[in-house]
Amino acid sequence: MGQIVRKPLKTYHHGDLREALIQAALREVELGGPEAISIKALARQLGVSQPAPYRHFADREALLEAVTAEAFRQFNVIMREAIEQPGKGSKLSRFAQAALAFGLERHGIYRLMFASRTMACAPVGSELHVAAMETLALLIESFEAPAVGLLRERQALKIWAGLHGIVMLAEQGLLTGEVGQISREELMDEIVEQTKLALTVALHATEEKA
Amino acid sequence: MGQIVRKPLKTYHHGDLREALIQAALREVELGGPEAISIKALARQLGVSQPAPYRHFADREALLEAVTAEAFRQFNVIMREAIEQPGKGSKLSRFAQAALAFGLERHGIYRLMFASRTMACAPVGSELHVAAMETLALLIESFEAPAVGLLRERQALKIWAGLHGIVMLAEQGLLTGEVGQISREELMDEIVEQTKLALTVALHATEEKA
DNA sequence: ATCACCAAGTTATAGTATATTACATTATCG
DNA sequence: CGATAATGTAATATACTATAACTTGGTGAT
Repeated sequence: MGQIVRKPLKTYHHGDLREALIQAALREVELGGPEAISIKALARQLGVSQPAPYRHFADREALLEAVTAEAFRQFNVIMREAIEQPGKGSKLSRFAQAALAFGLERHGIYRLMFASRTMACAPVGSELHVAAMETLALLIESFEAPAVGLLRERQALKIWAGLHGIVMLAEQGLLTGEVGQISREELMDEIVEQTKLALTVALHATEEKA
Repeated sequence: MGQIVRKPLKTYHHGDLREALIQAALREVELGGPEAISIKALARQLGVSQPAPYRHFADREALLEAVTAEAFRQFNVIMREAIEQPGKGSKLSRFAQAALAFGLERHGIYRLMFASRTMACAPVGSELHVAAMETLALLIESFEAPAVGLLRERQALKIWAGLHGIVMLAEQGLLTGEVGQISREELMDEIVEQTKLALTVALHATEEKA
């Protein structure tokens, strides 16, 4: 039976080269990080001429931006699931652990989102920066303690920093202690717990003033 | 009066091209990070032919390794000074603040040391990895509390991660909260303080068992 | 229906970077 | 003083980004 193989959205010659480029680039980034994507190599991989991608992206950087946006979309979905699906530990702990796992397992993508020139160049109001701030908003949201805005945000930033530090240092081979191995997951949870503690202490201090 | 302009260590044609390359590269890295250094550009800058640097370094990566080693030498001196010279706050706090300042002000160099392919590829026993572990040893050393080995190391790694996270996120423009600005220096100190607290709590728990 | 138009793709080419090979130069030592 | 090895150069191969000029094929107005 001639199965109907339909190339989805066959708009033109290739059939949505733009989307194909993004997907292929995502695969490359997953393996080798942001610097692994090469317009030339992607074109070869997809069977088009080298300049073809430039019909869809002004330059390499523009492609990276699109890929980063897609990565954030996927990442934020995963983070939201981690918060909402009940599981081990607090919401905050689940968020932290899920992000840690993502950062270690899919480090190429993680770096694209949180440690790339692309993101560093994204201005404050841009799509990319907003996407990153949504992630931070999820983290803040997952604090269950009844904390006020700025105080809660402060704690969130500490966890945000600790998380990012663990992921990046681990991948650099710099999270190895001298005395003995310490699990990165445990380290992450300790940071979460001690920050929660700091929050309650700070709340008490505020109460006593009142 | 014909002043004696002596090019120091004029060993050959150029006069220590190797050292000149490292110094020039350090300047470039300071401005644009690891990816800013180009063998070709350096050669042009120093007035030698493009292949000349290859007499001293097998490839670009080898040059980067040498530059990174030099950077660590300088950095570790600064960190030791921060610990030993009495000043504001505890040794630990002074270490953290000094490292934070370095990471923000000389971010290109910082990235070379703590967030580059070069370091990621450095095997555990290598000169570079050892240099990085010396930095960590300084951090551990600056804990003044009477803490046992593994427990102290755990806390050190948390501060290490928090510090690295702050530096990297700040430079990515991702340490901006929604509600209001929070000083990175304050955030760092909070992490130091809450970790110290966690350490004393953990020590008490150990005592009670005994 | 057809034709003008435009989106998407191609070939050719310029420019820049890493790196190698073969050759030239110069310091140093026996 | 001459052999030799260290150091530098010229020429070249390869890979990548990017642009210009040209071609192809789908779409919509008449």
